Amino acid sequence: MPELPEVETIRHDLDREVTGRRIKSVEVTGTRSVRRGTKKGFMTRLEGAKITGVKRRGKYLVLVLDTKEWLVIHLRMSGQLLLAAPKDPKPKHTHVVISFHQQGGELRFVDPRTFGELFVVHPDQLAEEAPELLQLGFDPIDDPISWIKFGHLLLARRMPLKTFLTDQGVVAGIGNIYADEILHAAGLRYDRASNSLSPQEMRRLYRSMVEVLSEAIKARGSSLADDQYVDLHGRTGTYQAHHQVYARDGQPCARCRATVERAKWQGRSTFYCPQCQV
DNA sequence: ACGCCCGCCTGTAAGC
DNA sequence: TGCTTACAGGCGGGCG
Repeated sequence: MPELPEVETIRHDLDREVTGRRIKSVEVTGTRSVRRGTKKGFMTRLEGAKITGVKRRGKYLVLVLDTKEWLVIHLRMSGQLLLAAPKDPKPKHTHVVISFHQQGGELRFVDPRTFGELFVVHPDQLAEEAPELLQLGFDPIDDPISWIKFGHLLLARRMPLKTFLTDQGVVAGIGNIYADEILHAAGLRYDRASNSLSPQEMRRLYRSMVEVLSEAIKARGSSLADDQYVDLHGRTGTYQAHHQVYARDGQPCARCRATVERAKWQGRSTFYCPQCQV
């Protein structure tokens, strides 16, 4: 579900709402969401700890604890984090509940498809226990690089542009929606080879990537028809109103009026304008 | 060695 | 109406 702009929106709100709070208790009801290490270890490492900050690495959320450990959360396709009062009815598929001291309410992890995951790790143990966090590429919002350096990555990789953008080991945080939107903004086809771009096209792709992601963060992310993505308070994002191609097949391209097409590519839907993306 | 597809799950919508 | 099928924001493993 969520990509960089949605995860960043949650990170920002979490930082405001839970940083400084101390964890009173942790309840793990589901069987799949906490699957690294034991549930008991997960609970005891969290209980009594204070959250000192909330960071993001690509699509991963990192809640830093005063024990120096990290609570890492990945929402995958259908995970949600919701802040609620203990008396509020728990939504179906609530798998983990983290309660805070002082009228802090509780943080709920809700995930119908159960692909999402939470685990606690000490940052010194990442190589052994969570290598995927070390293998992430650069973060286009948190950790921007020069477009020249970006160009070197494009030349070195020799892969279709959409594969390049969604490879978390190259660029961290982009998924199916934003890859399509970025490529449309840049006027480039999803299947163009990354090493076939002119310097102007490389710069345009870099600028489009940063611009689309920044604007999407300002709009608090994209919520699709199913409203699967909501923020900590259950509110939808508004960037879907700015989508130019994603889920807009059959409609005219805002730039050239050609009809937006949907293709099945590498097992997933890709939306693009066959005329102005080259 | 590398690119592609499946499976992991549940829910929803479309098609028949 | 109701059954079946396809598909959905991600990603790792395993296959060819």
